[in-house]
Amino acid sequence: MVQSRRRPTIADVAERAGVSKTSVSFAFNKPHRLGPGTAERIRGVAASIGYRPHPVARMLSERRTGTIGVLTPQALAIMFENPFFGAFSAGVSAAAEESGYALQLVSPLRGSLARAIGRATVDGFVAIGLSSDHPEVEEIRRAGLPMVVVDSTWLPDRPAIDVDDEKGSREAAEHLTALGHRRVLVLGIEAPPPDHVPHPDSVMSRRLRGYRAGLAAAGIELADDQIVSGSATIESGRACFVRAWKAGLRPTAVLAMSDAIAIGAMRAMRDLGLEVPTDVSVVGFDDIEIAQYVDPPLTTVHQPVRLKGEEAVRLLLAVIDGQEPTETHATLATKLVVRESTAPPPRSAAAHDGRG
Amino acid sequence: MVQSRRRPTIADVAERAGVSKTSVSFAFNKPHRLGPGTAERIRGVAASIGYRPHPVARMLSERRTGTIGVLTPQALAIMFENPFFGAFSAGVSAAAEESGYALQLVSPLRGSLARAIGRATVDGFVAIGLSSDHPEVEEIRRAGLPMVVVDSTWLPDRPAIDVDDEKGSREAAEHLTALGHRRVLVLGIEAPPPDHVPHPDSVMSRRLRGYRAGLAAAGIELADDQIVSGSATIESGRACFVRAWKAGLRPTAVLAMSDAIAIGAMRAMRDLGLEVPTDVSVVGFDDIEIAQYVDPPLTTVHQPVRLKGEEAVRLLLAVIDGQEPTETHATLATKLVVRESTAPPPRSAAAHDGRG
DNA sequence: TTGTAGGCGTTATCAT
DNA sequence: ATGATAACGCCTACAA
Repeated sequence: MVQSRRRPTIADVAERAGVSKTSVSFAFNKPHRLGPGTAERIRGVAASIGYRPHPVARMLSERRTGTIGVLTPQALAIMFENPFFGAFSAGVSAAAEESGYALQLVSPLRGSLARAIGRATVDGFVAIGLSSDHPEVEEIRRAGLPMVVVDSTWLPDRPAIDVDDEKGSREAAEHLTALGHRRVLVLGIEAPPPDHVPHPDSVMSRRLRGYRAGLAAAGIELADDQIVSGSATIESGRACFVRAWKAGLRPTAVLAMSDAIAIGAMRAMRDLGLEVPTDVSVVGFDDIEIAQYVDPPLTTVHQPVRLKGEEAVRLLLAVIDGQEPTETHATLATKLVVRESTAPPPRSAAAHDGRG
Repeated sequence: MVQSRRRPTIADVAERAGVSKTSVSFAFNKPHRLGPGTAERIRGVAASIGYRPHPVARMLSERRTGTIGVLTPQALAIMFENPFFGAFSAGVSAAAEESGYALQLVSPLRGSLARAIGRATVDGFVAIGLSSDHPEVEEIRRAGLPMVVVDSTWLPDRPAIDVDDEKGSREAAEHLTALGHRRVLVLGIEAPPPDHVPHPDSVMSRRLRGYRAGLAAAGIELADDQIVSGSATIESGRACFVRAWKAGLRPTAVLAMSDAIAIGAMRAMRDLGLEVPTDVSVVGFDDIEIAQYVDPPLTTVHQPVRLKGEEAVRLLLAVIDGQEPTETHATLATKLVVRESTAPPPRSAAAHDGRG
């Protein structure tokens, strides 16, 4: 009964069962093409020696992997710190599972996203937050795999899913000015390179345009030092607000480009002895599930995060199946949700301008 | 310049470059074994015709995939609803990336976990929350791939990572009894099958034992109807508490087996006009990041979620590399973190027993 | 340093 | 209904 340590192959089964490899393959994949009972008998033999089809060999032969990849420009450990990514992944996986696809998470491998893509055994990618000024875009494009981009700047001909960032953020800013705020701080989501100019179509830029438009309607301009950026995590939000505070900024309201950042900023405020919304108002972005459970419940711009993931996969699968997709660029709706983290500014602040 | 639509292979490059396939392979994998300049020249030719090594063919030939799988007994869409899973995945991916491994998420495929495993191109699995009474355990075992189990009941010889559930939950219960609570409701995490008896070594059972031990020290017994279970999501927690309330239970304190459930329960309480902790105290489990940001900040049992993921991967990689792991079963520490969701019971409740 | 040839395990094609 | 054989695309002894 001692099994040789070599994994049994289809040939082993064929030999033991006294049939050809073809028949064994049929027994697993097209049982109807075999005589009555034959398939069962073969599967019995297969089970008895512990044979299971080798998935890699199958992929090579079938020329499809049956899995889709989620492409992230940052390390997954960072991505997962933002609950947004969990919700997005939930949507992606729901749609993938529904169509019988498996899921692979693809993040930079030893510093290179292109290398990671090269090793990924997927039929296509859903890329999240990919910027066209990413140093490896060219290589990524050359990979030639079907790809749908989400929240990304990209060539106009690539299928894309976005939300109406500009409208949402404009509503957020207008909400604040309507309450009477004039000293506003923006907490953005752009990664390091310090004097890097954001691509005009990046999520950061789009939301910034919305904020500016909303503010401008009330005659308020946003100076460069009123924008502080970091990654989209609670901890980064906390650090960014502290940094702004130490730089002397004394805003009566904060526009955060993600709920995680907003939550971190609120934490920093508490640590600094500020009350939300009495002393400072805060508006987030995303409306992740927990936004309504934090203290105080967060006013934020709702976007259909999970749906974004689902739609991206549907679009991708259409491309993979070679269908000419009818819609190649979907923009989903956003909507301001007012909760309890916003209120009129403190009276003492009414007369000031944009700085501390 | 029109490219044939067939993907270029190593043979195409060899032909164009006037060398053998071996040399092309070397140019990519072992450049040092080629003459000076040769590798570069070959890579140039490869780039010019858009050649990239085929990852599936490479896997088949190398007999390794360079990816590890995260095995989940439930659909990913459900798993991702609990922030716990995001944090765990962050740990897994951090450790995987560090070792140059890619990540695949493996959940039931068309209802079957075994089928999903069969199609997964991974070198091994980290399984989370797998129960030995899962209908497909036998098939899963037969897959013969290296596997480390986390928060699972499993054969004693499998490498495993756990936390000290019993100690943590006992502390939670003792905290409540010390505050004077005697009417306690437990919100558990066991999936549907209604009169299913939890495996005695499941996370559910372990935590229940801890709760019972802590309660017993104060002379309190837990009746079956004081335990209500659902999945580990906010929504399920809300529903569970409402169900208990409608059944007539009037606990002064709730022991929830996950923070997500606790948060949902607190929501239900608010909707029912109850204040936390004045009317009802709540203790969670996990100490996910947002536990400290909800309203009120959640008293909960801390467990090193992210570390769990990291350790599981380290153990798995050791197994994959064929090392005899020194520690085959690690139990990480838990610790009660008291915040503001717990307080003494309302005075009016002091004299009652365990029911409403 | 470079080339030849065989193997990795499966599915597809085309007979019989 | 079943079988022989050729892909699938790469890696790697081993030979030169």
